[in-house]
Amino acid sequence: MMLYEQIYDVVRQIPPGRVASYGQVARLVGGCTARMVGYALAALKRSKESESVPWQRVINRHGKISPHGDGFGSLMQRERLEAEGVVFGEDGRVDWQTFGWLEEK
DNA sequence: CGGCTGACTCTGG
DNA sequence: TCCAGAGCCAGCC
Repeated sequence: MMLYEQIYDVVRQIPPGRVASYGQVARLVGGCTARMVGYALAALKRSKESESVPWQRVINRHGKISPHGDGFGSLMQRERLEAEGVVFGEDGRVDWQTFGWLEEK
C-alpha cells in the first residue's frame, strides 16, 4: 500500500467538527513526516480520493490553515470547517482544546 | 531514468 | 513575537 493511501486512511478517521495537525497524522501513520502529509494532501486535488478524504480537517501546528492552491483553496477549507461547527478565532486560529481530534501535547 | 513539485515543523536570531 | 533557512521524500511527467 502506498504511503499516501495510509495517510488518507488516517485523515478519514478524523471525526466531523474536529481537526488534527499534519504532525499528528504523520505520527499516527508512522515512519513519515508532517511534510509528507502535506505533500500527500496536495496530491489529493489531482486525485479521485479528494471526494472521500476530509482534507479540510488537517491544519498546521499553529491551528491555522496553511495557504495553498491559489490562496483560494484555503478559503474553501475554512468554509467547510465552519460548516462542521469549527470556530476560528480573530487571528484565524482554532482552539486545540476544543476542536483538536487528539489532545494536543 | 532524471527532474520537478509540494497544504510542514523546528530552530536560531 | 516574527521571519528566514534548513531538513526532507513520494508521485507524477
